[in-house]
Amino acid sequence: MADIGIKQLAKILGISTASVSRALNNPERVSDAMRKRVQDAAKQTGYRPNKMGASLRTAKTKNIIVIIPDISDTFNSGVIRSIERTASDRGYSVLFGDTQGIRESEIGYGDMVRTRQADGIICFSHNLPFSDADLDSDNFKMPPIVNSCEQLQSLQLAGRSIPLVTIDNVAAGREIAKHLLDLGHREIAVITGDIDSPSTQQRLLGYKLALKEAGLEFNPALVFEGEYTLEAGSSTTLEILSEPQRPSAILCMCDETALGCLYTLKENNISVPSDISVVGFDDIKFARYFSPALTTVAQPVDDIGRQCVEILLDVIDGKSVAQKTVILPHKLVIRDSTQAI
Amino acid sequence: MADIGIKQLAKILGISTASVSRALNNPERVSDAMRKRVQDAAKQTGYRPNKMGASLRTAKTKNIIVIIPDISDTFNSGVIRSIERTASDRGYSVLFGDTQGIRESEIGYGDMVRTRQADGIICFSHNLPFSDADLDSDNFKMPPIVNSCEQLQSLQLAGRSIPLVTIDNVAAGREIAKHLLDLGHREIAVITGDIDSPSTQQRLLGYKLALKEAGLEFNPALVFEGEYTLEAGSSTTLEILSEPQRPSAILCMCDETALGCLYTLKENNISVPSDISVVGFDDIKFARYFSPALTTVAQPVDDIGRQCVEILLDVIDGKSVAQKTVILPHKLVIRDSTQAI
DNA sequence: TTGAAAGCGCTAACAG
DNA sequence: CTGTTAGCGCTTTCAA
Repeated sequence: MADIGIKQLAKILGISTASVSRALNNPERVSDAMRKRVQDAAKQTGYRPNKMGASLRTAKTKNIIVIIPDISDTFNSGVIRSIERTASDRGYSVLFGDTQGIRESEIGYGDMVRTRQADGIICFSHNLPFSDADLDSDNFKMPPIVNSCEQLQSLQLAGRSIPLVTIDNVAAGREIAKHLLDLGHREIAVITGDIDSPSTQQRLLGYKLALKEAGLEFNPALVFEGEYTLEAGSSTTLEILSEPQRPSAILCMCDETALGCLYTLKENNISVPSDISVVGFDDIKFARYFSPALTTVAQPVDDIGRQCVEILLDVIDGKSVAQKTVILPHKLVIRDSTQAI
Repeated sequence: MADIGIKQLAKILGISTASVSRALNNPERVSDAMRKRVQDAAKQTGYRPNKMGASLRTAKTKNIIVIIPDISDTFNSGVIRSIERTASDRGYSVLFGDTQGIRESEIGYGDMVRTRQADGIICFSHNLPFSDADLDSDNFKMPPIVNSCEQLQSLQLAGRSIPLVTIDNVAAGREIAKHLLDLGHREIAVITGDIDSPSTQQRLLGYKLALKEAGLEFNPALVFEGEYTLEAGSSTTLEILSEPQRPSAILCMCDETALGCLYTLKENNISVPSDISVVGFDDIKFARYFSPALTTVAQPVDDIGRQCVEILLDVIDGKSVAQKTVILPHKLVIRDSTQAI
């Protein structure tokens, strides 16, 4: 006997398909006897409602899509995990799209709401996952979407407001720079992520703010553009070491970068923290296991993921979202990669 | 103007919905003029076919689900990424389910093929994602499924054969143990993963084989059950250190474990590799950046992911899969965490 | 080559 | 409380 549908089940029980549907989805709207009879039969026959049928009818998929540049990034995968867990608790499945930063790929995934494969989008990119043509079009309607960690580029925002869940990157950047400053460091090199990304810009702004508060001049020559990867951390550090003047501290805007940096420093027999202090950003799970254990800014990965989902589901449900931007608390985590000069 | 459906588009063009559908999906079956007219109009109006409607009709979703115990595991997320990329190239989307090892959760995700949310499953667990009741039932039909890296427990296999993509864990375990043996190590402690998991059992078997080849006796007291996590690596190493006799080498069955191990060793002022040699398994991206850089067994993450998808799609398409088990080559990567005794 | 019409499996409006 | 009925948007016969 193959898979059974609602019709067959109804026929077996000698009732209408409507009753089967109700007994299963709105049990309070049928008699106790009916409910029990249907539920037992469903279990016994192994009846599984075809979600496509239901989705088509209800125009809801109970899927959300998360668009992410790199799922193998340790920080991202932490957030993803939390997203999946929360969504699953709320009866939603998570589709995910790893875009590798490719614009066409983002757009392809962004389309999945319009093709009714998903009800909403969580986006880790600073680009909206829609083509310019779409965005400019009059009949473009923004699907439910929330941004995780990355603010959208302002030009795309024009007249639109997309919910955002993030930490205060400016404050965090400022805090960790201040930590270094308080330790007496004056020449603090910075390894950024993609220089165009808002998170990088914001953290950099925080760094400048801290400098100013300490009465120091900002020196652009100390800013090195990198990427949020181990490799970039390693190669950019090499660049820094080739400069005539060596900084006493390196501020990395992501832990993977910092770990790559630590590696290269060790390769070059520069010891951390006695010769150079290094800090990261994110507090990925590896940070405390490195040697030296990394001083960094912890982001509330679980909360970020959870809030993204909750806000998205509110938008999907048509509830107006009171707070368009949710700023979650970060925390400076001081370990062994920094010391007073 | 809201989103447009096939009917509206057909009406606008003054043709039937059938022609629209054909022009878009089977362009070779309509006249050139019709094809062009429809495709232009589709682009111009921003028509996006509702996939639910299509899925319902064709009984295909173009989704695959990947069931995974922990997406934030660095090795897993690498494979996932490759799965996603391959699937996407082939026109499939990836739904994913992070089960945290919870049986009910596995089963829930396993159900998604029967509820027509996905066409097939890639599974990272050694359990089939179906309830015992289902498995025992006569009218249970195994959906398209392939296992990644983990062989199924034999009792579940009874009479079923599920494709598997993996490395040869026995050979890999044997090789890395031999590496240690060749270096003169005789007391080699092992930190395993979940002792019930086939990959652990196989790697352990490899270890025993290598011992035997070296004419050594297997000592069960040297085997410590851990988990595939940093924390377990750290805490289990503490256990090992509390034993009266200290081994000269520790073989960890996963890199995260090994990294946790390295950490605890350093905490206890035991230097690697001069006091103790340590090896891992997987060659996650962090392995070479640790200090000391980790000697390990590299798994072909990209190939594993790609093959899983390709085989799964073959099964979905009803092609008989010639090779039920695909063994991919691993590679011993010798770095700085091991040295001759 | 095209159109008309049926129907995938389900839910919801309406009656009874 | 339950049944009848009408689609959701698409693809695919079948006929023209």
